[in-house]
Amino acid sequence: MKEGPDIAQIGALIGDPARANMLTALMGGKALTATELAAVGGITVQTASTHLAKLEAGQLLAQRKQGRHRYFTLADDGVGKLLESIMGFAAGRGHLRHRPGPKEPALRKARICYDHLAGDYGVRMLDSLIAKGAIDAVGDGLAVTRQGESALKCIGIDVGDLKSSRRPLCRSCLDWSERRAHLAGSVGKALLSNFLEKGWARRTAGSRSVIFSPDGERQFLALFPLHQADRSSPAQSVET
Amino acid sequence: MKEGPDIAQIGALIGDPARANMLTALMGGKALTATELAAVGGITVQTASTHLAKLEAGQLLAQRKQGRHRYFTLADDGVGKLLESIMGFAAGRGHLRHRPGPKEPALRKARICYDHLAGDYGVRMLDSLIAKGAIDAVGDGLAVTRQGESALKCIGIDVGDLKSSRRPLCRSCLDWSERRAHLAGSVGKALLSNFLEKGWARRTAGSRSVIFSPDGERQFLALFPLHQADRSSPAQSVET
DNA sequence: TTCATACTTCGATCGTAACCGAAGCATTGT
DNA sequence: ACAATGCTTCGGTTACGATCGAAGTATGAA
Repeated sequence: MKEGPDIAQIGALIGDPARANMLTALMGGKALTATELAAVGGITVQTASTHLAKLEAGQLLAQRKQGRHRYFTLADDGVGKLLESIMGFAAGRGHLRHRPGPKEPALRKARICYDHLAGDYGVRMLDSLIAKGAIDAVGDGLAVTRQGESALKCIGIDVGDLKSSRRPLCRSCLDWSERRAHLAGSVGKALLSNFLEKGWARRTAGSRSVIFSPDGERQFLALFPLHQADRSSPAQSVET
Repeated sequence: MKEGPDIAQIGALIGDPARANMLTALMGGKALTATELAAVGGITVQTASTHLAKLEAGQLLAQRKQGRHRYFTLADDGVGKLLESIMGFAAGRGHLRHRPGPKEPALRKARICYDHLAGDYGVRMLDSLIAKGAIDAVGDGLAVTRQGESALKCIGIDVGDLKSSRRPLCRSCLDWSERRAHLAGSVGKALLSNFLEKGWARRTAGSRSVIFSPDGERQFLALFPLHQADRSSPAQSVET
C-alpha cells in the first residue's frame, strides 16, 4: 500500500532543529568540522556526532577525513537545491525563526558568515568587485580575473598562495538578510582577515557582528564603491 | 543568532510518516476527507485530526467545510512543488519506502491514483494519447488537442462538459512505480470512469489495484497501442 | 612514549509527541 | 426530536529519539 519515495525520512532528518541548523550552516558551501557544527547546532559534540552520522546515512552529508579533523559538507548539489527550495518555501510563508529584532541592524550591516563577510557590506563588496571586473560571475560560480588578482595583490592578498588549498577561491554565498549573494571561499576569507588585520574592523565577543572603525569604514567604502549609481546607496542607508 | 527560514519546522511536519502519507495522498490534487486521510495514514481519525490541525497550522494544508465533511487539500501550488522536489530527491537516492514486493505486480500493472489510472497501463495510455496526437505535451503541462476532443467523444467522453469544472483537464502525474508520467486531471478521471462503466475493468475492494477483464484488456490495448515500436511491449512483460 | 586534540560509541535519562479510547460538538437525515 | 455520521477535544499511555556524561579510538605533537 505504501508507495513512492520516503519523504518522511528526509523530512525527519531535516526536521530536527539541531540538524537543520547544521545543514543551513553547510549551505555556505564550506566544509565544517564536527565541533564547529556542534556549535552552530547548539549541542555537544557527542550529540552532534550522532546527528552527523544520521545525516550521512541519509546521504545528505559527505565526510572527508583530513588529519584528525573530519570535514562535513553537503553530499552534493542536489542537497543544496533541496534545502534551498525548502528555505524558499519557509521564507515565503513567514516561517522565520528570527524576525527582525531590535539588535539586528548591526548584524544586517556586517557580520561573520563563518569566516567571511556577510550582510549589507558583504553584498556591497561582491557587487563592487564584479562591477570593477575583479571577479567574474560565470554561471553559478565566481572566478577571480587576472585584473582582480593584481588588485588583490595591491591590498596585500596573494591569490597564488590561496590556490594551493583545495578550497575554492570564490564561492557565492546566499545572504538571508539581504537575499543576495556575498563572497565566500578562500578569497572571501582572506579579504575579511585582511580588514581585521589592518584594524579596519573587529569582531565582537559573543556575537557574529563585525564592527568597523570610523576610519576603516571610510576606507572600505572607498575601496568598494557602488559602481551602479542607479539608486541612492543602500549601504549608506543602513549605515546611519 | 539563529537566522534564516525555519526549515526544521516544515521538515518536522513532513517528517512524521503518517503525515507524509497524507501529504503524498493529497498530491493527487483531489480533496480528501479526514477519514480518508486517516486510512491512508494508517491511523485512527482522532490521531489524523491532530495531524491535520498541525499541517494546517503550518500552512501546508487548507480545509474546506462542506456539509458534515471537511475536505483537505494542499494549501497551494507551492506545497505541491515542495513535496515534488523532496520526492524527486528521495527517489533519486533510492530512499524508497516500498521495495518491489511479491504482491506488487498487479499494482505495477494498473492501479488507482486517487481517481485516475496509474501504473504501467496508465503510462501506456498517456504515451499512446500523445503519440496519436490526442494530447499535446506543452512544456510541463498537458493539453487536449482538437483531434483529441473528437477522439474522446467517440469513446463517450465530452470534454466540453469537463471544462465547466475548475479542475484542470489534464495534469501530468508522476508514476513512482514506472518513474514516468501518467494522465491525471478531469480527463484522466473521466477515462478511468469510462473503463469502469464499460466493464473493462473493476476496482478491488481493499486495494488500489485495478483488474482488467480479459475482454476489457484486449480493447484497452487495442485502443492505446504502443506507437513507438522501438522495444518489445513493456506492458505485456508485466502482464504475464 | 606520553600527552593533547578530534571525534565516536556506550549507557542512561528525560521530554516530547504520536497514539488511541472515550466523550463532546456539529451537521444531516428521518 | 432522535439517530447517525463526521470530526474534534480530552486524558492518559507509550515509545522513540534527542541529549549528555563517561569511556573508547584515532591522529598528531612534544
